[in-house]
Amino acid sequence: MPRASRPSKPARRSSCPISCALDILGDRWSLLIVRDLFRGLSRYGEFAAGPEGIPTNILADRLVRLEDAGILTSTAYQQNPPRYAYALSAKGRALKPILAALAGWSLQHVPRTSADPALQALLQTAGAASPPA
Amino acid sequence: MPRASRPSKPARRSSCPISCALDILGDRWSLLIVRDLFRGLSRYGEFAAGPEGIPTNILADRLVRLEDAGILTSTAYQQNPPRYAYALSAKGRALKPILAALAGWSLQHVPRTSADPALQALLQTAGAASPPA
DNA sequence: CGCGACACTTGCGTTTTGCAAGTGGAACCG
DNA sequence: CGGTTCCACTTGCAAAACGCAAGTGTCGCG
Repeated sequence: MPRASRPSKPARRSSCPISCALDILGDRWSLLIVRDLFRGLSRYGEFAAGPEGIPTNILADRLVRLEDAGILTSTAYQQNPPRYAYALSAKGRALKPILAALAGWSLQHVPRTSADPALQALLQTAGAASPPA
Repeated sequence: MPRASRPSKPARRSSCPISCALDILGDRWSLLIVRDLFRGLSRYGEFAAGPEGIPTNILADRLVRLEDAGILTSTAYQQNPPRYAYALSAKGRALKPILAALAGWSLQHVPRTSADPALQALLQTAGAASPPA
């Protein structure tokens, strides 16, 4: 059974919006997948080939979790064997200010960080929260 | 030896600013401590008493890590036994837009989240990112 | 001296991570 | 038509991180 969604809910720690956001996104990989989706990547192999080298079992797990959270959607681009392309939902596109804030902070305060042209272009358009669909 | 700093560096995954930010902040607790510091809390017991219930060993570990990362500073407010008050550095205060973006996203997209008055006041003074009109 | 508060530290079982290797089906090659 | 490659995962397993609970040391108070 591919694309398996879990029925269980991990239960939130509090109703604080920051805590709830971290319950969903608070790990070292989830937002990197979101970043790659913003850059136009859409397939498993593309995420796995990124410079950070995400382990493939973690990648598969995070794709399921992010889909469960409504942040991305998967659509089959071929039937046999089933293969999926991933894309951000509106909820996922709304994460752009978070990525922009993280990137801005690192560029200012963490030595030896640099945004490649594709990321710079993404951050340029971060101010507006409602891009044309 | 209290306030022990570690000499070892975990090594960053890439030079991407988002990846580097997550190397430092990419877990479920670090930014909650930063949030509490923004709210004016400064002592170990105050952090431990928060609604999320951070385990005390994790709290102690994160305080050391955040200090190592230059995000917070600890100053002794009594000598024997040594007791420390924690405060954000400039680097830590620069994290406010990240907290604001996380909170804004949750309030809009995660059901049953609510910012208490203290957090609302904090988000009011955020650089300029989230209020969606 | 006993007691509680504060700020941690330690033990230990559970969960998550991450490396590596394996699996299954289509496609290409000869 | 067998063999190899590619793609997208899945599985095994050891190491690390997590989280609960209990313990430690110091001080202040009665």
